[in-house]
Amino acid sequence: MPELPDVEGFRRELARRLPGKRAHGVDIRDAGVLRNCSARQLERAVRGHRFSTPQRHGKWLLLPTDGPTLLVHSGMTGRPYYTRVDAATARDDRLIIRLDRGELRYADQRKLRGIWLARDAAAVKQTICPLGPDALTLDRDTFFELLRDTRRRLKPTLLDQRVIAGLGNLLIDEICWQARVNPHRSLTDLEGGELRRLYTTMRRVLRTSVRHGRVPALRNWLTRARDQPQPCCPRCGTRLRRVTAGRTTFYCPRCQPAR
DNA sequence: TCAGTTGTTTATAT
DNA sequence: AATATAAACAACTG
Repeated sequence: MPELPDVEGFRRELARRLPGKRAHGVDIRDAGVLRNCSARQLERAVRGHRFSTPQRHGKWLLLPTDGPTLLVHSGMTGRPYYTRVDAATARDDRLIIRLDRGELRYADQRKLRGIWLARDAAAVKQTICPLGPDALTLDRDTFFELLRDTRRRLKPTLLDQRVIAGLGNLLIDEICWQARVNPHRSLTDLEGGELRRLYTTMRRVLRTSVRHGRVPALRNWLTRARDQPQPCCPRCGTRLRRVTAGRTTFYCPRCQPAR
């Protein structure tokens, strides 16, 4: 499920335990999660190095050491976590890095993305390169600048990590719904007020979601409604529209009219 | 058996 | 050139 709030939750959790820990060994249980190196290369590169504070950009999690940096992209099902050595392993635990105290693990059911090894800052940049500014620290002027001058539709643009990094399917549907803007609108047709509303709504939705470590299914949120058998708008009760083109989009035809 | 899944990339079409 | 669409990646659920 990971979007920005989930990844920020992973980062927060690891930040409590990982800094200062030294990697002693690597246990690759499924090399399919390694995207740019072999198991042997990872082991050789990482062993003996001490982790520092985890960073995040968009949906990327950066795990720097005093040597190389591990780059984690969770795809739809990945989850990096810290645990005690004696904790039971699950089938989807693909990688275990043994530390001088505890273990860093990466669990992933579907393995759509995975883990990259970056030997220096340049390699980090190269791997996560064409990424827009992080959604959490994006200021309003930049937001306007990024979304001006394009005829693209709102949702695919917000979904594009090269424009803004961190927003995913759930977040974007939630933001568009709370801001009462139809996700299929072309950006050229949006008025200044609508764009301002999208920005302030994005800030609010992100702040709340980051606090929860996920996009929460709160009582008055679209995210709760979309999981129900007969999804209705929490604001006006209208039956929600469900569009499947690529990712599934939910919106309220009454609160978010097409033009 | 088949459709569906919260991410991203690539190829193809308009 | 810019934009849109579909498929592919992998694995599991209902």
